[in-house]
Amino acid sequence: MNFVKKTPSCQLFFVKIKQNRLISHTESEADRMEYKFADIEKRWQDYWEDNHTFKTEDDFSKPKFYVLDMFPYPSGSGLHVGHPEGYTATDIVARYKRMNGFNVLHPMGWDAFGLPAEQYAIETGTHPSLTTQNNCDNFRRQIKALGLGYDWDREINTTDPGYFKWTQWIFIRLYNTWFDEELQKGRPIAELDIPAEIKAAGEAAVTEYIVEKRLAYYDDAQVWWCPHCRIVCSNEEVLNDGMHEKCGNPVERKNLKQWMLRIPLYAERLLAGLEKVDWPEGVKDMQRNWIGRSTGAEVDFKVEGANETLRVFTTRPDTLFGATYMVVAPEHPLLDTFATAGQKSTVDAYVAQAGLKSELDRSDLSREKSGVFTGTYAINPVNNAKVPIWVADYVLMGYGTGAIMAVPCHDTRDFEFASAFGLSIPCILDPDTDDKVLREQVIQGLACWIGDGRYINSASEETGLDINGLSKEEGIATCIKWLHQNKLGTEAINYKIRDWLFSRQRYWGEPFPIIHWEDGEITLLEESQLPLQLPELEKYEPGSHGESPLANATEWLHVRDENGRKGKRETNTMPQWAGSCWYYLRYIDPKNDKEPFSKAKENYWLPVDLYVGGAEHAVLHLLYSRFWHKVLFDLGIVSTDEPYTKLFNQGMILAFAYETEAGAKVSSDLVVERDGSFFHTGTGEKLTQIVAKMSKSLKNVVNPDDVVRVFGADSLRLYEMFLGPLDAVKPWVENGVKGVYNFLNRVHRFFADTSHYHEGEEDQELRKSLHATIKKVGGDVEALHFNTAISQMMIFTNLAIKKGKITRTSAEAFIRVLGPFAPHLAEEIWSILGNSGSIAEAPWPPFDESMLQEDSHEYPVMINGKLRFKILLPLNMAEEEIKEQVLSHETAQKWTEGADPKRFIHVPKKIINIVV
RNA sequence: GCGGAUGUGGCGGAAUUGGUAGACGCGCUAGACUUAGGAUCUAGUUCUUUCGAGAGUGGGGGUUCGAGUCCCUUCAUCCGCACCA
Repeated sequence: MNFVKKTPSCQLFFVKIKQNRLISHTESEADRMEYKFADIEKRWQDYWEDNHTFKTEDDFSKPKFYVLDMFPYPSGSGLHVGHPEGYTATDIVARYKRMNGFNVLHPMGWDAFGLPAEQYAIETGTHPSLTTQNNCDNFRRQIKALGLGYDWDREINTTDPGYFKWTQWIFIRLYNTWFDEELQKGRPIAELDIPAEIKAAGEAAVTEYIVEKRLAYYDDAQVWWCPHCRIVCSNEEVLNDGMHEKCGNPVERKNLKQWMLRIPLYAERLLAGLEKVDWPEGVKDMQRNWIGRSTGAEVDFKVEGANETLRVFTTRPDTLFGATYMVVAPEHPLLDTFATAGQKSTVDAYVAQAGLKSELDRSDLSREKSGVFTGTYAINPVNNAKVPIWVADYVLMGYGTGAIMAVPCHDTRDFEFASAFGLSIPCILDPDTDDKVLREQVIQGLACWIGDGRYINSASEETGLDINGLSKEEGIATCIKWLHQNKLGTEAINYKIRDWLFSRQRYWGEPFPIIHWEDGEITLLEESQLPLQLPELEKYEPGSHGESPLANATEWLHVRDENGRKGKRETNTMPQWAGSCWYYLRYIDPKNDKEPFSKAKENYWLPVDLYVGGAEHAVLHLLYSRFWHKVLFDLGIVSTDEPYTKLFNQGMILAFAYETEAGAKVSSDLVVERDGSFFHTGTGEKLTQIVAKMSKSLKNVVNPDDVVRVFGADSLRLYEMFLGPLDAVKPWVENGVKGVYNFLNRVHRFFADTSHYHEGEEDQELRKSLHATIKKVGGDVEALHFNTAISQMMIFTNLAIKKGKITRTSAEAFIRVLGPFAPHLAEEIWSILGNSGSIAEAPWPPFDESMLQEDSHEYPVMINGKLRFKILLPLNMAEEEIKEQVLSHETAQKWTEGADPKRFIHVPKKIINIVV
């Protein structure tokens, strides 16, 4: 553990290890009563393994509960304490649900394709599968050491050919599916109607038509390329500052043939589905934001002296009267025709310069807007005004039509641009604001107003359109209608979401079941030919120009069909998202080699009832996974429209770190504590304690193995849950583990010692507390409020110890409540109490509401809103009598000075308030 | 700039529909048992205090008999998105 020197727990660490070593050969009475967590945990983990306690049967007669963790990438460095946070939470829920009669599916597996194993192969020549296997073994060992009740018979691994066979199988289905926009549904490509004029144009045209409809297609794409990793990155893997998310080096643009998936076609479905699921609002918003739906209109502008029209997308067709110029993106296909002879060199220079700029520069908001006039004018359809066409890089080719109408007075970007280039800024909307100065400025064209108001200067006799006096909403509707009637434009919806770049130039990923033939034809492998496995390689290095290492696997690469036609296999592999898109489906039938999963099992187990994982997957994994699921749903392969009913994000666990006054971070092994202050061991400089992400460089990573060694798995589990609300970001405070460790010690000392049991009636107060505990813990588990559940169990234990005696019945009930949280200790005590079998299979104890009923209540009495005294009153006492009793109380007399109160408020079972 | 959260003792955090603020735990203080305590047990622990009480949930205002909770306003921190027309 990388604790700061001289903290108590470091010393405790040492003592505990010594103690555990000594235990085995001194079996005195005192030792027998010790909480020997290492022995206990080993014993029960072996028991669970030997007895397959957590094996899930497909017993369709029981109600099901599918609780899923986001499966990890098995990295070389093993688990950190962040992993068990979510895993413990789902384990508690799984055990709780099982005790309540549910057939629970709670599986674990490995998202094992990915760069680190491949990077390691490049450096050492070790095959990635070997590295992967070792890492999985280590992860599995660590997870088992935490007592997590997974059904290991269902373990899956995305790199297993028995798994990725079906990933390839799904890809084939994506390829062979088109999206029927009318029905808003994916359909088999065989059901695609080919229009007569396409058929008439010949086979090539038909093929092209089909290719354009497939959900998966192969095309030239301008992609992000990371020269450091020599890999293509998706938009999502590029950070805002233009750096590669994985390695932190700058990415660049490159043109490559790539596989793409048409996820934007599912935008409406993906949006609609969010309404039905129980997910954190923030995640839903992030997905909505990512999809980026906006409604408006597409408007065609005639171009002076040309046949082409310039089409723009706008969300504000109502502001057409204020459009004083047009802007096209530097990549716009019509730009060449717009550039007049006089402006050509200027335009070319600008486009060249824009092309050189990195995306980072282009998207820097603080940057001054740039652009040049093309020399050509367009005609504003609402008033036939001549408006100049400019080119500027603040307009992006990738959104809308790559061209805009600029309304400087009512759009901040256009306002900035017009201000910079001295273009006119006519106001067409009288702002709805109380700020007189601002309103005047807007009307003068000196300020920009994007809110609501009433139109002015928005009429033309020539075209017959008049929206003066209307509000924004009315204006938009009127203009769209007018555009439609005059065939100048139409209502339109635009999305930010783009086609998903679905290939990587890497070795360690799923190979595409694709052959590119010498004549240009692309074919897919037959299902019987799956899985297409990866070839063995000597070298795993990617080419420096974007080709995958698979391009060197000559024997694997080259194929010939029965007619002697030559072909090459696809050398790209699928991205890491592929395997994680559907793994929740494989768990339900992981060993099926006939189909990805049996329909009957899918029908029973899906959807996932509870899905727990980090917020970092809020958009990508969850959106991609929903997309695939919807395609599978449309094809009748799965029976639900959404895969995950309830989603929960656990908060990140942070750790203390240290920084100098200048803000420089100091590695924890260079920090010493003296009298509550922190100092640099080298320079002696005083340091500030901060909370930061755990990282190798700060040396503040807490390894669960170390915590388990010192305090045991039950303590680790309990502490992870006791730390705070599951969804909160919270710092790991090493001393805190001691609190729950003490609690487990107390539980062990009291409940494992049968001399504390008695045969008679249970103590009233203790029985009431027990039933309150059963109720509270059950409710808290359902609500994922584990921290308060644990504190309730502490309250009960403290009371039981105070009472000194307990009945066996009460103890057995309590131990079953504790079971999901601290399963090893619970099993141990359960067996000491003479029960055979696992406590995991015992029923959750019933609680009796009548035990919680009170016949009297200790009322806090407030006088003028301040608590003055408390009084015990029967609940069935008449209002008048209560008033009399309370007012005659000596403290009440003192504060009221005998006078009649103005008001007397009695809230039954709550409070009494006297107003004087 | 937009969207989402969060703000409570020395610390992590509790507080159904507005109803005893600080549960539970850490830490700390005192005591007991002990060769010892870093084990265990007991008591205490929001702050101020003239020991009557007063103040108190980021700040300011409001509604209410009563506000951590509702409303308005403001500040701070975190996360996500960001020239998306």
